[in-house]
Amino acid sequence: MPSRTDKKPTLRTISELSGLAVPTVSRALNDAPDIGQDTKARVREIASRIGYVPNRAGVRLRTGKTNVISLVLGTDNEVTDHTGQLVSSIARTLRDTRYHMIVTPYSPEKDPMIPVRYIVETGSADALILNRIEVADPRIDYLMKRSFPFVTYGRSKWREQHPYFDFDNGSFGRIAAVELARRGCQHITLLSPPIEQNYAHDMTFGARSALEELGITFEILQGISGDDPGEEIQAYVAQYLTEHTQCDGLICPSTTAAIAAVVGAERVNRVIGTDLHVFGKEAIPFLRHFRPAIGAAREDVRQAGEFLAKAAIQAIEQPGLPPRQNLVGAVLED
Amino acid sequence: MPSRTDKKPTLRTISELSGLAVPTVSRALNDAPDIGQDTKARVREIASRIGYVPNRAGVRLRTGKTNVISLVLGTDNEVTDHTGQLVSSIARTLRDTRYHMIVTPYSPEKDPMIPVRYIVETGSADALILNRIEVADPRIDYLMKRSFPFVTYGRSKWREQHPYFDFDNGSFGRIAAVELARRGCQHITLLSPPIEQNYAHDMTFGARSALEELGITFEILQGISGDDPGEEIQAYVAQYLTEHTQCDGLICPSTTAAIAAVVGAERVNRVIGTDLHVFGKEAIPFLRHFRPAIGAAREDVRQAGEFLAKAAIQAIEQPGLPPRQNLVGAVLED
DNA sequence: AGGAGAAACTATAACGTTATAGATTCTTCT
DNA sequence: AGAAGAATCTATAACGTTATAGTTTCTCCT
Repeated sequence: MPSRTDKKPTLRTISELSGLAVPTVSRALNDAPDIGQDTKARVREIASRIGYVPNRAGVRLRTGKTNVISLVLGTDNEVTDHTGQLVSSIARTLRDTRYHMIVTPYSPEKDPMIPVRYIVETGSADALILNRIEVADPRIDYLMKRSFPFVTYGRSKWREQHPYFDFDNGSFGRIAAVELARRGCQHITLLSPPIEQNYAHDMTFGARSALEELGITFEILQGISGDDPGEEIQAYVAQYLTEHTQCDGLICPSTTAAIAAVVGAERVNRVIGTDLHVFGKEAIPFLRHFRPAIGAAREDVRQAGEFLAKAAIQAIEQPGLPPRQNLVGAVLED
Repeated sequence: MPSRTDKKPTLRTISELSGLAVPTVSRALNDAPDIGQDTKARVREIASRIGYVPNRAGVRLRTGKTNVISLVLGTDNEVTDHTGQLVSSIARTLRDTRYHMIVTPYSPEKDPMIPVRYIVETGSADALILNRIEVADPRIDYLMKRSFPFVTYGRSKWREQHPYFDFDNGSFGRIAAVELARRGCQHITLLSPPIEQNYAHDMTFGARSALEELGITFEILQGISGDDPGEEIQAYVAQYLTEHTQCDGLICPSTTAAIAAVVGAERVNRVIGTDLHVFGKEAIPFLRHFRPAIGAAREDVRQAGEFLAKAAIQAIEQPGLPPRQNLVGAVLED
């Protein structure tokens, strides 16, 4: 329990306790060059003794620094598999920093610019973490033009110029294709991520080029994406497989999509691992429990969250440095 | 683009534009009784025309109100199934309010009081949303004693006195027991949630009392809980089933636990739906895709998030009202 | 006419922090 | 000895908001 007054200690408390002026205390705690070493030590001792913590509102009002990093989250139909892991790994990485994480939601079918503009214009965060990146994502363009710090989970066409973390969906596509080919598939189909999003192209390119080399037929499902509701994917895949009996391999961009696809395939009596081979992506090792024959590569979302948080801090505190980037290759499970 | 100065508009901007004093503008926007109707209208018109948004730091510094609600999230080994849904539904509910959501993580194996004390002592939120509630949760005791607004996802022994949302795990236990009995089980075992948490007792009680009525053997797995890592559950269940060949029904408190249990059971050659019946809980309808024979009840996490957010706001803005509470019964799927 | 009281505004100060300019003391150099 | 300069501190003001205590103007009553 605090000794002095029962109020929260402020710079003023330390000022009275030490006999120094308030600005001196402030500068001492911020390690300013014009404060004596012994003074700094004394002030710091008092501060930690009485449990002084800077008032965020005071700092924010005076400096404009919010000490907040905002995770901008699309929340339409179903939240993607890994949202929970992403949120918690970012929050955990920020725990021992001065930064708080706020979650700013938006409906992607409305205007994705709204939350971004809101945060920039009201100055309610020091940096943004963006998800579901499009090739020419207008949010990135907007933020770069204003040099507002941000990091993306996924790359854009301006990938050289901004910090990002990305899972290498090109290598995922390649690995999936090669693995399905190894299992004897001759007609491989891709359930693509939403084509607006950048990683759809990486994945498509990876799979296509690998299969061209191998001389295997490659097709992409039209009018459906891995982010669509499970029921729609089930119905679509069931229909597709009855019309395309030669299709013997299916690449899926997420766990939920792979499950839905398998359910659809089994509805039209395809046997996974025999009639039809399926390859998916997952954040936790699960698909082979679901159906042992499913192949999969792992995307480490916790690593992503940790990197994104650190990159955001760097973007805020060292805007001069080259953007921090990380592209993690896909690895076949087992 | 703003017309006046390129700076962000403040009360001062409106003051200059209208010729009124800054406090008058403030009071007009806050609908104070001593401001004329026409003045209020004029001020509001100017405010919306120039896109005035109150500066959060200014309000927070002056009033102490943060306009922040903090979700306190345990982030140990694996994040539970529904974290993503919970986060996004809370954030979405808060989107059209003045409140921001910040995520405060902690390691449950360390001291769960740390984040709570931090937020209360530094005043960095107006209300808390707590998860993983214990029967005599010290966080609840602490917050009630200080009359700091909060809501819990789960009940405590002080359930009468604080707002909560809870899935009725008693009815879940009962429904699971009855359903497994209907399928012919004679020896039913429960993989319990962590016994520290309140809902473990509800679930246990529900299952136990239903099975006593039916005269069916009931047992609880010792030394393991549904929150333990999947591999441990797998190993434990496999071992248990070899030692307890008579066990023919298994109740699991979550999706991941049910999956792990099934994997463990199949490892020792139990056939789900024949040798062993399994009942689980899930946030999205999935388990019966995994193994069609699994029975399940649904827990609607989006509903929880929405309620928790609204209850938090009420706890802040109308502390006099009786605590907002919601207990949602379990419903058998299909 | 004088005063009470209501209505509608303004002046001042304060929340906690830090940037800026200025003050004081002490060295050091010529 | 006197000046220049370094080292270390203080005074003031400002960020945007709102609570509190005025002030002014007008109406109404006797």
